[in-house]
Amino acid sequence: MEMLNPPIPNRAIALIDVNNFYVSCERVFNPKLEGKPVVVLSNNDGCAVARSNEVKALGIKMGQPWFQLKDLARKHGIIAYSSNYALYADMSNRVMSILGMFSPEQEIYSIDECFLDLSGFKRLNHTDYGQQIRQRIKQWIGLPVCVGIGSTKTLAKLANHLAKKNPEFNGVCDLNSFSLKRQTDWFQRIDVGEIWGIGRRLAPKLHEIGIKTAWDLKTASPSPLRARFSVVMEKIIREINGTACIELEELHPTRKQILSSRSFGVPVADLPGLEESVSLYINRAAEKLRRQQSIAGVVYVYIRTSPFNPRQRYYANGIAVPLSMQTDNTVPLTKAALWGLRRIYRRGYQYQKAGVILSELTPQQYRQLNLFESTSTTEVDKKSTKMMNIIDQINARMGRGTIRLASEGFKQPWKMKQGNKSPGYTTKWEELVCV
DNA sequence: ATCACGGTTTGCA
DNA sequence: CTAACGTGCAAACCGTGAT
Repeated sequence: MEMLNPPIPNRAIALIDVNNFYVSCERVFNPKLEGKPVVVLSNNDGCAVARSNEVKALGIKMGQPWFQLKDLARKHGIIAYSSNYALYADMSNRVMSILGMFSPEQEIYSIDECFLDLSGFKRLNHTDYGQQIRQRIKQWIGLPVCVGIGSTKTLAKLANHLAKKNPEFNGVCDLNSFSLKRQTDWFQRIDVGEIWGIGRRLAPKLHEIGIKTAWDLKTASPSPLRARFSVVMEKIIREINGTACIELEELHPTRKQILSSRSFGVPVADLPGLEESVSLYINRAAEKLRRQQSIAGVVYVYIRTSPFNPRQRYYANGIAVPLSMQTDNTVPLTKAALWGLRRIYRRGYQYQKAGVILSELTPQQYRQLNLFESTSTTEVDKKSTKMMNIIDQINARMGRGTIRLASEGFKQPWKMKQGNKSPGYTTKWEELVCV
């Protein structure tokens, strides 16, 4: 039977992704790390979240706890960094603003990935264009990126995976330019778990029913799989067949809930310590809340001991504290969170983590008026929003925490571990050392 | 039975 | 020296009480 080539797709979506982002950022400022095995650890120096190729080759998995790797690390001279989010965020901003020059439509998907819509550039060779992107990011920022192109976001992701894993693509893979035969050959070699949205739980389940490769999923019929799994699965199948189900989101979608949580560097047993940390997390969450111009109606606060330590009693609890009036002001949000915290706190436990969630979020302009509220109260409220915005601006310019509530404490002994953090090369003068 | 709800679990990146 | 395991989001799920 004759193999027909697919119809020329009318869309071209590119997914640009920085290789081993955090590790690559460290290497920009410390070129001696080039060619050496390097990992960057998660908050609290907990798990490996970014690995150089040398580290991946040693079989170290994403998210593996660092303490389990100490021996291996010593043996192979692995260099481990604490995560330096100020540096990575700044590098990310630089990369994204350059990438934005390559298309009028950009979705910043994560700290190191973005989609560009190239559909308008019909007369351009997209593979060449991808190479230009790579070259410019390398030259202007010093970071290595790969480019994947396809007719949907899921295909662009898959193309990016191919570009990353197979040197013959030289960092750019455009699935739109593939013949059906070539695409089939590649898809049959890709494990179904590599597809965007198929994670470590779904992949084995699909394997069980005989769907092992990207090709198997592409040619599977959507409706029974939707029944067996979910509507998300059906969308994935349609997407890898070239039907767009996931649109490019240029505006950051406003969140329905905002969470801020952190593990402690050392266990915390006393209430004041927990109060300080909860206070800080509320501050972070409230900053995010105001950035997306929302107000919150419920503050959820939770604490827990370590779930990994079998030698001590486990305790975890949380409470939802409704606010009488929705707000974005740190002061009442903190009050509510601390009130909740005192309700769930039990003495005699070694707490390992605390967190807050802001929910019942609505846009600032739809602020719900209380039945018993006078207009003057809303004026007061508007002023408080204004004041919080000014505080945000000062903190943005002078550094986080320049103005904050005293309830956050000053010594913060529970602060997370960061044993080996690199300097804030691009954001903090005082951390730069001239040699 | 069915629905709305809230809290909990699952899953992904 | 020892002990040590991230975060943020949405969707699915599930039990409950009201209708």
